[in-house]
Formats: sequence, structure tokens, C-alpha cells
Amino acid sequence: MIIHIQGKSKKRGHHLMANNITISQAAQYLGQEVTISGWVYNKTGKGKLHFIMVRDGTGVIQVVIFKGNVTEEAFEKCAALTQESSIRITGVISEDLRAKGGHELQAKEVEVLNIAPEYPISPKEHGIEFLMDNRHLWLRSSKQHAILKIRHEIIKASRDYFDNLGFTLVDAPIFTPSACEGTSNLFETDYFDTKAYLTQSGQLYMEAAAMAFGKVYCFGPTFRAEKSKTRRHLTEFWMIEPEVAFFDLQQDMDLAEGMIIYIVDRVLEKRRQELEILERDVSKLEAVKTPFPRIHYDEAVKLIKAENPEFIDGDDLGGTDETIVSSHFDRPVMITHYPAAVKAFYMKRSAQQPDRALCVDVLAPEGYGEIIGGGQREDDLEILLSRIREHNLPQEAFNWYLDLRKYGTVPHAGFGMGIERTVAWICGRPHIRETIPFPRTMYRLTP
RNA sequence: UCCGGUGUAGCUCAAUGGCAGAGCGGGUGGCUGUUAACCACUAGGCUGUAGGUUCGAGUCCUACCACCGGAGCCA
Repeated sequence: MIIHIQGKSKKRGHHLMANNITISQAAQYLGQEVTISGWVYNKTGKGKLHFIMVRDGTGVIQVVIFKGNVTEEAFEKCAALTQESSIRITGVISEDLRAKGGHELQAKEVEVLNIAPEYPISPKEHGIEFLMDNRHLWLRSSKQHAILKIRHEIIKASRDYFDNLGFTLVDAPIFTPSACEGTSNLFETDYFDTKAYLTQSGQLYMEAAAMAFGKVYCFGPTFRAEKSKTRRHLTEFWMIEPEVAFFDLQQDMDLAEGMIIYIVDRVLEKRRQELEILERDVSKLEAVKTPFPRIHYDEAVKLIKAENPEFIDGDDLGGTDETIVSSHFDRPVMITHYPAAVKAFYMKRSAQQPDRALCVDVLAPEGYGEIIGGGQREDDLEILLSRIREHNLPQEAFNWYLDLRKYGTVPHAGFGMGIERTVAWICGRPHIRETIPFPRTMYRLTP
């Protein structure tokens, strides 16, 4: 057999007719001749022998090239390969316990697509600013790769969860004429001869959709122009927001709990390998089982005051307060009945405690904080009107929303789950900026 | 916006107010089983910017810029 290494597309069409496979499939092709396309992840050698770690997005495999087996020219070409050079290799998959993963590719033919110049991200440590400046390249690193694979699994699992329950996906607009909740700062854009704002929530639109379809959800980006500088904040982040007609707070909480269980189970089932790469303590995730503790705001305050005496009853929970509460439980905890004063205008009030909202926040374990906020919506037209006035919101902007209470109003509830915070928790990452492909923060708009 | 911190080689970091340094990465050479290989040699600098103190400033002072961590706000 003629063994040679092919140069830059010199003999296209004369390749050995081998199967094109992904590295993840390599184990199924032991002893067979295959072609793999990918990038040089790392290279080492021993004089007349090259070891090239090649990754293709599905895995990493060691490619072995012996000088005695190939031409001088071919060997030189492989010697010139640099980190992140792109190549296509044909060879035989063989078993070898010295290789990571237990098998390797004995190269017969290598096509060099591109020799990369000095790659900025070396296998050693780097600072966060440098890595974020190189985010477009950092995505190739194993941990970042694993995080985004898990992010995909979480998104897919949430959508499957709702789809399986008969929900309809109804996407909300990104451009909105006004604030949804009237609280946080919005990004303003020129919209022809008027102003438009980037959405901070699809919820109001989901309420309209729920009255048309019964069970709906939306999934999309949301924007907050807050000058927040913490590990929990981005200016652009993704939310999944279900809304269900005829649901009350209890049913809403059941829905949220079921979703979290479903997501965690799915990630444990399908993304073990990625959790391992991230060195995630999976026992923490395996502990996430039904039922989740459901505690009243007043109970939460007791827990908080025991450790933070300065907390003022009636205030919203701060980051450290959330950590105090969640540290008492090994699974997500649901806090209900916050003071209505700290919540949005559309929250329905409790009949037993008129100063409390029929709302729920879900705090992730291990100090990851709020991942879900939701509750039952005010369904009475007159009460909603007075709330809009109390909050000094422009009634005109909410006329369409008020129509939902005019024409066949029903009890309904829903929630929003922040994808990045959920990914951060499940992946055990300290900072949410690693959980989105290209993060946007107060100080970062590139790449 | 407030509080604290850091800016030195491509990267990660050293350097009592007294010659600008190491490891990694890059380059050259060596090695037939490497796993972040190893060995030898080598190139690489307006010490964030602008002022100031000093015989002398990477080091001390002032302002600014950039980023990091935290707070507030929130998902």
C-alpha cells in the first residue's frame, strides 16, 4: 500500500475512500480506515514521532505519525502544525491504552487546510479580561465548550418539558413601546420617528397568548440597562416564560418545580461527560428531587434575621439574604407571598394577606440565587387599573393589556426562568458571563 | 453610582526608591510513545496615560483611563 501525506488540496479527489466520521464516533470504527476533520488542540513529539491532539467539536483524539511510515515532506508538514491549525486526516483507528480515551488514529494521509499563526490562548492560565477579549476563540476550550453544550441541553429540556405538556410556543416582540414592569431601566432605540425599548420581559404578551391558546411559553433574549456589576448580571440575557390560563399560584409552583426536576434529570442523563470536564459535584444535582421546600416570606425573614440582623422586614431579599435562605436546603427553595410593595404592579394580592403578592421566587441551591420569578396575575380590571395609577404608569400604553381583563378575564399565572443563572448553577460556574456564548455587560460589547 | 483592588514581554506573574526578570507561549536544534512531554540555545519591553517629588521612579504623590471583586437593582 502506498502511504503518503497529501499537501494543500493538491490531489483533491484522490483521497483514499474512507468514511468521514466525527471523533465521538471513533470507538465504533476500531481497525477501520476513516477520515477526521478538525483542529490541532495540542501537539507533542519525540523526534521521529508526532502526537497531534485533534478536536472537532465532538471530542478529542490523538493522531500518531511515525517518521518511518511517511515521506520526509509529509513528516515536515506535520512538524509545522501549530495549535488550532485545521487539518483533515485519514488513517486507521487503533486501540492503545497509552492514548487518552483508549484509542488513537494512525495517520496515513494528512491534508493541511490552514497553518494557524501563534494562537493567543495557550494551555496555561489566563486572566478573565484576556479570555473575554478572546471569547470568540475561548469557545474552543474544553470547559467553555462543555458549558455551552449543557446550556443547549437545558434549553432543549425546558422546551421539551413544555411541549410535552401541550404548551404552544408564542414568541414575544423584542421592540416594545414601554416598560413591562415599570421598574428597571430599559435600552432606548430610535424607531423611525418615535422611541422603542428593548424588552425586559415577554410576560404581558404571554398573558395575551394564554387567553388565546391556554398554555403558552416564550423563549428569547431580554435586556436590562441597569448598571449592575455582579457575577449574577448581564445586560442581555435569555428567559423562558410560561403562562397558563386558569392556573393559580400553587399550580404555577408545581409547574416550575416539575420543570427544574426535568431539566436537572436531563442534564444528568445526557451531559455527564461535560459535568465531569467542569468538575461539577454531581451529588449536589442528584439531590434535586421533589418536593421543593415552599416557605412563606415571613419564614424566610426569620431565617435571614438569624444571620443578618440588619435585614428590614418588608424589604426585598438581597444577594446575601438569598444565600442565607438557600443554605438551609439541599434543593431549590420556593419563597412565596413577598410584600406587594416590592413586586410588580400586575401581581395578584393574597385574599388572606392583602399586603402580600401571590408570587414565588425560586432560589437555586449553593448560593446561586434567584433563577425563577413568577406568580398569579391580577385578573380584575378595576383593581389592575388602580395598580397602574398607583405605580404612575401611563394607562394608555396598557390599554391592550387591560382588554385581557375586559374580554373574558380568568385567573392565570406564569413565571420566567433566567437561562444563564440556571446554567451557572447546574454547571457550578462562579460567574454567569461564562454561561452565554457572547456576554454583554456594562463594560463589554465585544466581541 | 458607591466601596475596595489591579495595570510590567503574546500570556501568567516577580523585581528594599538604585543594571527590566522568570515560567509558559513563539523561533532554532535534539530525541520512536508523548499526555500542560523533556533537554539545549534564542528572539521578545515607551512598566496603562499625563503630570509631579527625587541625584535617581516599575516602586512615592496627584489626576485620568481600563479592567477585576463587592454593594445597590434584578432574572
